[in-house]
Amino acid sequence: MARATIKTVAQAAGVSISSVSRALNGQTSNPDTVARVRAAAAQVGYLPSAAAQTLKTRHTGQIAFAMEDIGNPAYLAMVRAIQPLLRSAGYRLLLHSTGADVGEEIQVLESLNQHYVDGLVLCPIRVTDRHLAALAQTAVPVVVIGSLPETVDVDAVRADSRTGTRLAVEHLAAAGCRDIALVNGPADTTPGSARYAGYVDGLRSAGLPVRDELVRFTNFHIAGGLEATKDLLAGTPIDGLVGANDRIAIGAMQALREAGRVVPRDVKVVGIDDTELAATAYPPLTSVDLGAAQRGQLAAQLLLDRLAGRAAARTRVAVEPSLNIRESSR
Amino acid sequence: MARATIKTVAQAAGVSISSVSRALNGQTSNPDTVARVRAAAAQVGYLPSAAAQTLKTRHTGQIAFAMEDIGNPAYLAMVRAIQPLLRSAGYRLLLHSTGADVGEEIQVLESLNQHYVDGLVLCPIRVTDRHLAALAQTAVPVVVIGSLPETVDVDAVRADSRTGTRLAVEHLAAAGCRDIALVNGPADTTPGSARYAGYVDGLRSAGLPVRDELVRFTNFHIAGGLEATKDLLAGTPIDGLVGANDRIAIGAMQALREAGRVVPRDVKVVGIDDTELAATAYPPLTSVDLGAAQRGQLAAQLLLDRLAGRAAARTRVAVEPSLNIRESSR
DNA sequence: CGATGTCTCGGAAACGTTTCCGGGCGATGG
DNA sequence: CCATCGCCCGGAAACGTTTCCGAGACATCG
Repeated sequence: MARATIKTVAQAAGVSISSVSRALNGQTSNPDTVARVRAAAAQVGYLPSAAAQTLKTRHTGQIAFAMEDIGNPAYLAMVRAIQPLLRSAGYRLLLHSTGADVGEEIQVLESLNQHYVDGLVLCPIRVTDRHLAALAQTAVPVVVIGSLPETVDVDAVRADSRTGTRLAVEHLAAAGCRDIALVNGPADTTPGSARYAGYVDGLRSAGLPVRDELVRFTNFHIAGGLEATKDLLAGTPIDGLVGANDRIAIGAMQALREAGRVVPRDVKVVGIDDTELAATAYPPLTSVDLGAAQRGQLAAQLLLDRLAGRAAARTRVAVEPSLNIRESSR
Repeated sequence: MARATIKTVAQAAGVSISSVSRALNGQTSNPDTVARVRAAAAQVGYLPSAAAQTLKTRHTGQIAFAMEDIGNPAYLAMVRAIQPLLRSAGYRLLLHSTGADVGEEIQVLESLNQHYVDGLVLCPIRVTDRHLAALAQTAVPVVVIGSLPETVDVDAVRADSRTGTRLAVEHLAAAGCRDIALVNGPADTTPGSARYAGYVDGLRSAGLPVRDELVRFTNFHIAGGLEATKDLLAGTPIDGLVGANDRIAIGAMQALREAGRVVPRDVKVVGIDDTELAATAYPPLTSVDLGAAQRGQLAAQLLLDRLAGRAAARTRVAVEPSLNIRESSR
């Protein structure tokens, strides 16, 4: 049998299609008619066509979340925070994993003009001029999780990962570490450069020198942390290590174990993001909480406000970091 | 400025809207016209409206993937396998995290009749009569990852987790374990019951007795594994343990550590799913690979085939398990 | 040179909704 | 009893595409 449309319902209920639409959408109409229409709709198994509704109302009920990599537990925390908010507001969530590819991110931004979603939460790991250009002319509201130039007219919520990294270094210094290494992500990413700056801040405030031989740049994965740390250990001795990421820190702990160094006795380790990985690692990993869940929640709320027309001027929010101390640095 | 529609382009190019549609969709038309239309479209920044196209072509370009929990790395592997396949076929991926709630899963199935996606990959953890009823009358193709009664006319690809669990038990028995525990998921889930059956199979084939005091049922999370294992250790002594899940196994290893038992010297541990967690755990966890990535890939391919009209009759595929031996059982 | 065919294009219908607008009808007030 | 008002309802337009159909223009063939 063919699909039930509003016409089917109208015939079954013996009313016009306008009445069906009104009855089902809660417009003023005779309670009696409403009941008849409801019954008819249920009987023929009517469900409104998403496409037709969207075309008419210019409202899709979908919101997209674009991130670098679904496998990164930091994004997982965000998704977990965003999902229930959107759902209770009646939106479906669309996930894009862009693989940190600028082209793909731009493509997502441009395709917004096709109106297949009502809004977007974007987590760029680098922000290029092409991003800014694309952001300037999107058809639907966008909220960025990350840093953005002040001049850009887009809502954003960011973590303070510079301060967060400084906290990590200060914590290690306070625990007596003198040779504190940083295994960082790529230098040309926003988080990478912020974390390097925070590392330098931390050494300064602890009165320690900045030594290039203690710093490595790699990617944000476990394997990257493992390799970079091996390389690091082949050079100078260290007694403390900050991973720019929980994943990097876990890779680093593997490398230390393989090199026969005991964490935290020989080397104390701190990660960043405080993901699920940190608590379940061995030894449990001290980590800087950059408020991923909170950022996700704020971003979703900002977007919902804007979609509801409640939002004011451009909003910029920063979330404060906090340190979560576990075995790896005791 | 208002949004550019096909009319805008038609005016700018000095042709009719039908010609614009033909030119852009590669229908036969004068190469000269095509060029003019392309130029005009680029100039006014035209992008077709997803809703209007969907309404007309009854084709959304979206495919949904519904799972229990995005945080479970087993699903992550599936998503990672599915995403590139769909993308290169021109589909966007929509993720649903249902929280193993039957109601939500049914809702997803029913909302398929709103045609907001072209197809669905569903990973149910339990299969109820309501599932079967809803599956029977979906408007779009569905592929299930999991077990389904033979009578249901739906494509499915499943893991053989019964055999997988048997392999785990046999491996432990071969390594000299006599008191092999099972920390299982909920008994009323498909994976839970299959794994219990496989556990019994394994004990039988190793000539060991089945002892109820060695079995616990909990949820599929780390915390569940931790608690259930604590409870287990308070009872009988064990020298081997199978976690129905890598997450459970990792929780179990934590409990063992807290109880002062060394893995693998005192107790050998095996997990199931062979997720990213297994390789990065300490000690690295022996785990049964149930072919999550392969299942995802097969399911996506099956769905794409069906959407392209290439598919034959109902297809049922099973993926073979294999054991990945690491430190935790050496 | 007329008939036939090919190629390209424009008009119009259709997809399934929502919403504006006008009309019918009963109730109310003078 | 007539005019007015408010409540419901039906008709029709509109959202932005795709696609069918028919009409010209031009070349080709008998």
